[in-house]
Amino acid sequence: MSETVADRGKDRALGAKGEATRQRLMDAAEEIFGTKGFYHTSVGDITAKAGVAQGTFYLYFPTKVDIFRALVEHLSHVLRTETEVATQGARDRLEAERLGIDAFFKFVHRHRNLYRIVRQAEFVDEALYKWYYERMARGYARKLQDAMQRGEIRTMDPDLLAWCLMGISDYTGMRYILWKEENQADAAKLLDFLTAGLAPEKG
Amino acid sequence: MSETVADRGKDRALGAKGEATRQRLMDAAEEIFGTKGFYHTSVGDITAKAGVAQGTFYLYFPTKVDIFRALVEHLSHVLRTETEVATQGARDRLEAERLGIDAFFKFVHRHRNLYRIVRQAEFVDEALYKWYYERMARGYARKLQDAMQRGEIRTMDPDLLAWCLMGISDYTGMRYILWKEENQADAAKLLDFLTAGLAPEKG
Amino acid sequence: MSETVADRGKDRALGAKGEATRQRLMDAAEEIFGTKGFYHTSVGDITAKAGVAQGTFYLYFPTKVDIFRALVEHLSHVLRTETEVATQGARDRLEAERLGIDAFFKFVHRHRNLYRIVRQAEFVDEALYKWYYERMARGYARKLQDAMQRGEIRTMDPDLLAWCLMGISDYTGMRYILWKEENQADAAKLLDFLTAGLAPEKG
Amino acid sequence: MSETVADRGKDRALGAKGEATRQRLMDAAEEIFGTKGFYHTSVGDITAKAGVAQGTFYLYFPTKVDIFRALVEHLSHVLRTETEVATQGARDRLEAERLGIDAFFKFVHRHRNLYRIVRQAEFVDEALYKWYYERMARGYARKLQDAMQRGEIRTMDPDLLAWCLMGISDYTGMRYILWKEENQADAAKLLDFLTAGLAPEKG
DNA sequence: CATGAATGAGGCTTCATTCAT
DNA sequence: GATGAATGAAGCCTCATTCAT
Repeated sequence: MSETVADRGKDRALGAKGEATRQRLMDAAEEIFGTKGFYHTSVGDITAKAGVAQGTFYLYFPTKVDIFRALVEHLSHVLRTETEVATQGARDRLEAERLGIDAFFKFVHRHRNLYRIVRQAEFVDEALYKWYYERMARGYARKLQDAMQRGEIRTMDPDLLAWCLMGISDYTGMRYILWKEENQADAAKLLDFLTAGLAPEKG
Repeated sequence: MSETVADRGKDRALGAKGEATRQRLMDAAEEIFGTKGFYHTSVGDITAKAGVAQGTFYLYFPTKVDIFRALVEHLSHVLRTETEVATQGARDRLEAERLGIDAFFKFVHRHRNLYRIVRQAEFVDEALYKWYYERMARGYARKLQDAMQRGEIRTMDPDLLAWCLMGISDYTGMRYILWKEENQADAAKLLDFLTAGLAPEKG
Repeated sequence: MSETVADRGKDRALGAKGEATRQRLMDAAEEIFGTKGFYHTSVGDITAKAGVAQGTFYLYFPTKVDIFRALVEHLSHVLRTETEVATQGARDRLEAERLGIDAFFKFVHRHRNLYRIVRQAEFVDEALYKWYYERMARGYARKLQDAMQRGEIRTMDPDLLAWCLMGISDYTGMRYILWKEENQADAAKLLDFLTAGLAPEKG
Repeated sequence: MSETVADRGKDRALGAKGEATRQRLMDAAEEIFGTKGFYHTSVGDITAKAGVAQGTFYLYFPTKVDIFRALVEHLSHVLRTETEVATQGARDRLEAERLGIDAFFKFVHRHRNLYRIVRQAEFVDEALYKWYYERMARGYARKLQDAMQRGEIRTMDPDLLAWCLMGISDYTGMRYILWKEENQADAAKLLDFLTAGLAPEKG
């Protein structure tokens, strides 16, 4: 009785070889989910691209949805980390926003597949989808609130502001990076708007 | 050995009875696609809810994707019309924005299912998805540009601005209407941000 | 109670209009069965080509197989009649054969669809298929037997001979008329073989 | 949104078990196609008779048509091989004909299902159908031509002759073996006709 | 004599998952 | 750790046929 059904595909400790295989599956899934979409991707597609047998998949993930979740969690982690790093040295919030947006655009450009994955989560695992956005919004709002207290930006509802900024990044990222294949949207122009709003210049 | 299909569910002229059946199918699909998502909805689900036999579906739509398309096109039409009407009497662009956002929130509140449908299009019919957003952005940008020329709002890239505003509406609509079930997000607060931007109040 | 189910699609007497509709259905079926094959043809295809509503079909034929049968019977009649006429003036059997083969080729050329229809009968209605060939063979054999008695051709098993000649016509018709689109296979060369057989010329 | 198919039932290398399953499917298909015909046979019929689940079918053949093709190709191979072997020792073409016809009749008797399969190809896969007959005719004609050059049979169009002889075999095979269930049509009588033709004995 | 909307059974195919080796 | 053959449920779609008008 080498192994019971119960612990299959769970987070057992993996040896080096196992870890490598798991990574190959993740990479394959990232590419195919990002390209064709979750529902047009079969487990067989993933294993084929990863170069392993179908059965192998279930040694690492209990179901197809689980690898998707792992990917979203990974994305969440990577994106927050990269943003963190990019905005580290910012003098104030406005500069942090510019750096953050820049970093986001670069991320989308480099990881277009990963980026496209969350967008599908709404109809794959809605709880995960909300988790992703709310976690991101929470961290974002906190930073904005701090900046407000430091007087770096106008005082307003930090939560609402976080969602607005996320919406802006997402839509412009989609439009200018994903679709236009411009590797760099003009973050400066964006910042103008963010800074000054719609109101016409006085005088 | 070409197809066999005599005249499948395309735009035949429909009698009153046919039109009613088609509408029942559309209504059913709207609800179920919006609730469970396109890929978790079977044609059988739709016809069951519509109260017709499965085969009847194909009298009105050639494939499952086609009813989805029809729904998106319908949504596009309704939403643009409602916004148009809502902003008709606006004195200037800023007021139009407030009225438009308000109308959008109301729309999402009343038609949450319809609203959730476009969001799936990215992985059902990407061309349609782009069509939807680009058409909307184009119209929006045109209005913004006019307003810039009239001096009602700051001069900037109207296209970029349109996408920003769409992102804001979409994300706040999702967050405050769809998820929070608040039937009215605070459009006024949103407008503050839009009007004045992030920059701290002078003085 | 205008009409019971029982007599639907039966050989009721038809008025002129009805007769015309029935003929249109037959013509349409002949073309489509001949082109795409019985199993790739839907009743809807037939009615569409005939320009009538689907339901109308069942006013004239009880099932889809029935119109196929009607077509085969029609073909049987026409072909035997044409052969009859063509061979009328033949001086002897050899001449009759030549004229008959000629007529057959012309028939195939003119009615390629009709010709292709019997060939499908084997797997649509096997009894009909056998009926068709056996009826044809019987008539043919009788004529051959008479000719043997008159000393016009060698004496042998007339039945076997009939099947051989039918096989020859069918295969050469298929090869030279149906596929090569030659409107006239060389019946003369065929006759040489039929007359003298394989045996090398003496001397 | 391209296909999802990872590696469907194509010519993978098969282990012994796989090979056995594939063969069981072929055998089952041969019998049922031969009996009920391609269009009255469902994939479920085949798998049921083979004793495997429906899904298993698609591990070995991409579509229902493909197993049909495989069968025809198999038939083509077997029949040509058997004929080859049977006519090996023939002294001249006339003897080869007799031996060949004999072998053909035996083949039909033993493999009636296989034999009935090609006949359906005309309306399942017409290209395959032509391929089958033209390949056979080509090989046949070459042999006949050689025999003519050696003076063993009369000189005439070898292609035309090949088709005549194929027609004769097919029709008599159908009539005497398939329908009459005679396990041996009288190949000798047939040969008489082939040898001497229709012309009455001189003198 | 004709229409066309409706039916529902049935077929092909896909695919997540299991399991013996 | 890995394989790949097998499963069977489920989904999309077609089509012969019926029936109310």
